[in-house]
Amino acid sequence: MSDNPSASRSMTEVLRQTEKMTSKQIKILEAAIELIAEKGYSATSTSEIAKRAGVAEGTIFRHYRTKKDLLLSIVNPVIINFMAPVFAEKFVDQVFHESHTSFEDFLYLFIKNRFEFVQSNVPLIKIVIQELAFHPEIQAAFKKASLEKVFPAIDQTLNVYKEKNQLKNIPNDSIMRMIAPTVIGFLLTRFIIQPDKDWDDDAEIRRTVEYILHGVGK
Amino acid sequence: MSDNPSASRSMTEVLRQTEKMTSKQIKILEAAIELIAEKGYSATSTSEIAKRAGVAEGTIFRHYRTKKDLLLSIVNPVIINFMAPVFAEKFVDQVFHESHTSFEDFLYLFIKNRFEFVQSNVPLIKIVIQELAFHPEIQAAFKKASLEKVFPAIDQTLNVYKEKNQLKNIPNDSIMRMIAPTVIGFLLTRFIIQPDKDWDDDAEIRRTVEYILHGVGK
Amino acid sequence: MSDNPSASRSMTEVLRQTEKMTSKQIKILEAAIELIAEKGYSATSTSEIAKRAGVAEGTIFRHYRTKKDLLLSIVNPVIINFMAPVFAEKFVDQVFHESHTSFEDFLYLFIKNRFEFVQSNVPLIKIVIQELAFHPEIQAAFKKASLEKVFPAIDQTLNVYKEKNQLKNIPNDSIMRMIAPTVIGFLLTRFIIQPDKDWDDDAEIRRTVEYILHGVGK
Amino acid sequence: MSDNPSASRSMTEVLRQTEKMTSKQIKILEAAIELIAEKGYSATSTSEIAKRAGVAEGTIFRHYRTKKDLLLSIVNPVIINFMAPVFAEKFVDQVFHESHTSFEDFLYLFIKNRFEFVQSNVPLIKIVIQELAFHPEIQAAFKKASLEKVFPAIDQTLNVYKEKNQLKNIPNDSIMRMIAPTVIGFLLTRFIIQPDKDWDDDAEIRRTVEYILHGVGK
DNA sequence: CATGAATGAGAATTCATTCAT
DNA sequence: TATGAATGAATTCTCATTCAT
Repeated sequence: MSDNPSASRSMTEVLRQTEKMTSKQIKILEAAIELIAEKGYSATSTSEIAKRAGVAEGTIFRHYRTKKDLLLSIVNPVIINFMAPVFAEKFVDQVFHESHTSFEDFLYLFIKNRFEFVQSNVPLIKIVIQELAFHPEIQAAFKKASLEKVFPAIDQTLNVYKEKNQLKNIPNDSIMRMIAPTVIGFLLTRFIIQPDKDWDDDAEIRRTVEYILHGVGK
Repeated sequence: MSDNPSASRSMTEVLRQTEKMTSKQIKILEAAIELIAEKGYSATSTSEIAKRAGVAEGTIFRHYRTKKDLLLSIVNPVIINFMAPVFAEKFVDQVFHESHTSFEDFLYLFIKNRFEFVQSNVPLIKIVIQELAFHPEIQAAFKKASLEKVFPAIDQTLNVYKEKNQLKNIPNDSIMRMIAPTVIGFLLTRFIIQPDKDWDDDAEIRRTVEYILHGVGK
Repeated sequence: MSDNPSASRSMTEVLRQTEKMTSKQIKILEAAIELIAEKGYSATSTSEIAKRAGVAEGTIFRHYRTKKDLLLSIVNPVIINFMAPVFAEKFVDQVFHESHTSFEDFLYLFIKNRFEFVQSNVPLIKIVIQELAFHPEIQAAFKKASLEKVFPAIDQTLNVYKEKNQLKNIPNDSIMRMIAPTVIGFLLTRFIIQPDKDWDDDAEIRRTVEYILHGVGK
Repeated sequence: MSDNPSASRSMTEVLRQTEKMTSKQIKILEAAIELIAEKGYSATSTSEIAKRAGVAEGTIFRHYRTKKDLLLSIVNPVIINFMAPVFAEKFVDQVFHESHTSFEDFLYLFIKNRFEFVQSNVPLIKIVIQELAFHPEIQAAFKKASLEKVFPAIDQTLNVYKEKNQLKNIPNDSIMRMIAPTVIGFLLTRFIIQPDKDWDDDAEIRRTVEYILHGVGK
């Protein structure tokens, strides 16, 4: 849909942090992602990962000190990429400098952008959601990214549109608490709960924007 | 808040299906719920449950053939109670026979009712959410309850208010796809993500209703 | 040789601390002692111990939380029994109340007593000696037993014989530093270094006493 | 204390057998000695050794076919140097040709000489002592050195002093069995058991000689 | 000569489950 | 009904060793 690089980054791209990654290491990551997304971290054994990756079990532990290290090396980049770069660079430029953009346009672009990110990273997103509940490290990373990157950027954005008189005068955090579940709920339904349904994605995004702006009441 | 019995049922009440339950069995259930809610099913060992329940390991398997049986005996009643009885009895009567009730009132009552159920069953809800992803049995139970109980009832309800001209003319399943994340998102934020925040619950519910009806746009 | 109960206590008796010990637990201890004495703690695997004991590997960990726990449960009683009860009860009575006993007699009785203890506990002694170097816990137990039980008792004893003018006027700790290696060296040579030699034990003890008292010089 | 070259040889000197040793190889040896002395051979891993030596794991196996080879390449020279050269060259000359030397003088020189060797090689000595119990190869090397080098030399020496009427008429092997633990016990106490104590080394050696000659009795 | 990724056997430990009491 | 000792399969992780570079 969009060619925004931060959104369409492939899964391996999202995870590759160091330049040096042997082919085995990549296979380990891929196998781990598949299995953990499917069965959960606790229910996935390192021997299973090794088997699917086609490596010896010991090889996993040469690259990741512990099984948890492996999980975090998957989860942390996803959090950073899901939350941080949304508003980076061009995207923010668009919103702030193209003054003619309406909140409706902004919402549409925003959701579309995150839509594409989720679309290319379904298993990673699944893992983050599922393990968030159990690992304080992940919660902390999530919190940090939220507080430092997402909230300030959104806050600023909402203020812009409040000044333009395009938003009700509700506290920003209340607005976010309303919009967030709507957007996240849409993405979850689209990609995780009912991925096989025959969706008209663009229409669905527009409908979501409309709902956020005007609700379902007459 | 309300005295609707289906909402304020206590956790043990939700789970007690047969009349006969020894005190040990109750302790096992309580320990299992605490631990599984906290660490997840896979990461919780039967020996841990036994220790916290103050019973011998063998005792667990006297009451539940397998560890998974124990999980299902926790999860199934929750699903049935969360989804089914919402619209049962008096509640439905109210909606359908007290013709003066507006959709706004209905939404308010509905959310308040589910609010109270979640409030008295946080750990159970946590478990269902977390394990839903991994156990086909749970997914099936959830789907069944949704299709047989929830969707038809809501469908009927929405039609009533469409006829009363209180709702936009959007397909019912689209409406549900919008409302559901909003309500669920609100309850999750309230009880699981930020349970310790100082909430003004009634105001929050009203704000949610307002959002569902009219969005955040001006 | 002597019927002093503290000396002739059997190995299992030395280790049995709680009343309840299943036959499997005893077999585990026996197997562990044999193997650790032979190959050392680090080089002995729990699977080996289980195999020799004829139990499942898991059974070991039902009785001892960790492999190290197993080691300590072997080593600690040996230290306590080797060091503490030497001078207990009757033995001390003999030395202090039978005023006619010479230092020579005392030494003879003392060495004979420890001789018998070592004789009935060769593998246990081996283990303690070998592992002492690597485990701070064992070193601490050893130090504690030495400082609290052995040194004071010996100190008192030496003073008695100094008063009787049977000992040179050398500081007690110097005397101990001389005698200890002689006695320990004798026992080690006899039971561990050259156990298969055809020893005349009584003669050897007497020769040791003679050496301690008068050396090899003319 | 003395400048006898066999005694004061440095650790690396003791080990260097071939002329060619790369700096990496020396670092490997040093690391291995430190770690094995501290934790024992079994409990020390080659990866640990590699890390401390600052080399790759593979490098160890380029120089030593197996981990055991590495151990033996440490232990064997120590045995040879501890036992053999004592009586070599000048030292033996002194004893045998300087006829005026008393047994007391001989003992003093002997202990002082071994004292210095141990002093410069504490970790090596530790390793030999600890591993002697578990490795037949080491036991064999030890036995061989004892039987071929030490015993004959000492035997000869004792005979000399027996002829000089400076020794009691006890069988030589009994004499050795008495003296050995005394000397070894002294060195162990001095360097391994209580290395941090504030020792008056010369006084201690003289006291040991006196004890060997005349015991502690009056 | 040196590296370090890769291995697979084996280490300690945990686990769900069984069963005699 | 309840116990808890026993199991053996599985789990995470370590290790000595190999080998292509």
